[in-house]
Amino acid sequence: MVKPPSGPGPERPRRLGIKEIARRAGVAPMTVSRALNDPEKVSPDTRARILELVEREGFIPNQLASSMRSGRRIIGTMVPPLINSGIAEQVQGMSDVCHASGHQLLLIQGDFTPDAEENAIRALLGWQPAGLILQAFVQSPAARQLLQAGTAPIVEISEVRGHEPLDMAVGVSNFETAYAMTSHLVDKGYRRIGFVSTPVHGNDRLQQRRIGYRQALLDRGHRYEAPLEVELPITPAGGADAVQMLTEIDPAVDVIFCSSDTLAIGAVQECHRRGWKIPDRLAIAGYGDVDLAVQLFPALTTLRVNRYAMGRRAVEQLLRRLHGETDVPRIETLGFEIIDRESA
Amino acid sequence: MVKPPSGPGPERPRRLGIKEIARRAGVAPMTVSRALNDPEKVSPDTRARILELVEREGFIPNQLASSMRSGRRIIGTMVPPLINSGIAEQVQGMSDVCHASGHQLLLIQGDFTPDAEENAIRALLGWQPAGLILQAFVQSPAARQLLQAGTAPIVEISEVRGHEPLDMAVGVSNFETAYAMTSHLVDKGYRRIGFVSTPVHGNDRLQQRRIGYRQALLDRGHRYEAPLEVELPITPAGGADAVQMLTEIDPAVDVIFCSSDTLAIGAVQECHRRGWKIPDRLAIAGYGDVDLAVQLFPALTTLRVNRYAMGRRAVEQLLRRLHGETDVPRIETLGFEIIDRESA
DNA sequence: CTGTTAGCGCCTTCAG
DNA sequence: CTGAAGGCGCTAACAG
Repeated sequence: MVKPPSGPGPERPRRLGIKEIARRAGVAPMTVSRALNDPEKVSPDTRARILELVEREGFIPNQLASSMRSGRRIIGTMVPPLINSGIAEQVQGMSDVCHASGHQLLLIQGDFTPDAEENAIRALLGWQPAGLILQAFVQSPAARQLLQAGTAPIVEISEVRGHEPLDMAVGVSNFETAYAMTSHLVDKGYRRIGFVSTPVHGNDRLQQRRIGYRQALLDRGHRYEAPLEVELPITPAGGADAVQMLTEIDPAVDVIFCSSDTLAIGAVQECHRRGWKIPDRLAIAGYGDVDLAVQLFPALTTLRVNRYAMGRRAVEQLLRRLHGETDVPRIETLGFEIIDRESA
Repeated sequence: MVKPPSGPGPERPRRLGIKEIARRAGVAPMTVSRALNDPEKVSPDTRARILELVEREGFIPNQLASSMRSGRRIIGTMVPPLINSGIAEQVQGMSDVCHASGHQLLLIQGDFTPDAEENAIRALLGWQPAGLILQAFVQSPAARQLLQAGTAPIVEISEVRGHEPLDMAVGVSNFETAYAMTSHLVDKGYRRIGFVSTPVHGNDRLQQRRIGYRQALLDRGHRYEAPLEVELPITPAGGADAVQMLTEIDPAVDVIFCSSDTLAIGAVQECHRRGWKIPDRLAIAGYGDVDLAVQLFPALTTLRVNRYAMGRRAVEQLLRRLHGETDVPRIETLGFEIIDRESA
């Protein structure tokens, strides 16, 4: 963080304000404000005169000033890197609801260390957001404190199981999803089910997925000598490596459950490269149902959670709270769906 | 767009402000402000006292008020849907530079009709942005006018060829990139080179790619009876359809140049599905070098433009202008690279 | 229906 | 080095 930008700058030709519009329309500034925000409270012809002027001059109210005096209208969000994940869809969902409700989305993204995270939250809070949506894991206690001291409602998009939200939460139970997929694979007759995820350390979603996977195996009476689990970066290359590593651990592994489609796609490519038939020689299951999943050869068996809906829902929760609804559920669990295709 | 949010709301426990900090520190508000923004101008011990208090109370300056009085520190951006494209990387690049320079990114995204576009620009402008970055095509004349009337510098991330930017532009020449790839394919000995793109109407980048493709063929003396061109949605399914359609137009087509990796990946899958060897039976080339390209089987021959860098550069241009540099180039053309892998 | 007053929280400017 | 005054542009609250 460098020090804030330049000073007041040279006297740029200031865009004209409400006062000037008022003067030209021969009314008080307040009347212009009303014509814009509360048109019924102004007589039709004054209103017409004002709006015509506004239109002609291209007047755009200063939201900074407006938010200061009346309601806040920024919704701040902190997200992990947009690249390579369903995050983009979530942001899209958030964005859509925000705009439909007259809010603006202020976005902070990055790969957060606890320190950077605290800064990000500080930055967000400085803009007096009406609400906050956090999609990154809040780790630092300082950040937590900052958030709790604040007045803005907060929605975390997160694992909903075993996580006490700061305020509200929207998400799926990653435990359940992974449990369901693993059971599904067992039911399809697979005997040696491998599991890949990114490093789960400090990421409760992935942790829950792994626990769900393990629990499902346990419940179905599967027990392996060596755990068929690896941790790899969430890239196609990671998926390819998973094939390598898991077949080394146990050559008899017959399906790999990848905790992300990205991994799964990489794994599928690796099989092609080896000339392995999918799902006969090795089956692959993913998580996420990205666009490509259905088009992949062979089409990817995966698990769909509606990320776009999650983004929407998050903002909607915020809005309900802002509108003063009192019965807004603290935790909103969204559904999921196993998409059984060809790869497993 | 619904009418703006709720009123002032109930009297929430207002986060304490600079005045309160000042009172507790036994100084004037101004001194607190200085301690925060211009520490050298305050005596070491007053400063220490103030900062300690700020820290302890979790005071966060109100950026709204601050931006109003002094410099603007929002950078507004309008982007097409983040889903399914390199846009996310661009946003990441923008975001990174913004935060490093103490700015905030205000994001508006959507699938823009001219009307929605105008609204989006209005919305952005209302926040008094220090600068604007536009990645969507500005179509409506009203929007153009709004932008030109404003005082904020503007960077368009766009096609750089044959496009007169509103203010500044950063981008690649899509003509050159497509020309280069097409030539490359000719040089590799392909004789019947098909081309897929999304509907080019109103999208000058795609238009330029197609023109580049055509020009390269012309320059190399390739002439086809029926044009080997199709327009399809930029999805994997579109890529699959392209294989279908182009081989119908001309069964002898030996390579398909896809104007996006997404299309290319879909095309590759379709070949697998048909049991066609790539590149022997049909070769595929992409555009973009997404993550998966290198991992795909067979690895995708494609063209790399550094979208992250584009995002960074866009903000950097803005900042240079804001810092008063006068020799900022109007158009910044970034390079590209043909990545020759296995698929073509 | 319209206008006046006052002030959101901060910072520029000018005076100690 | 520190403080007081005043205002950025807008709108709540209260007159008229």
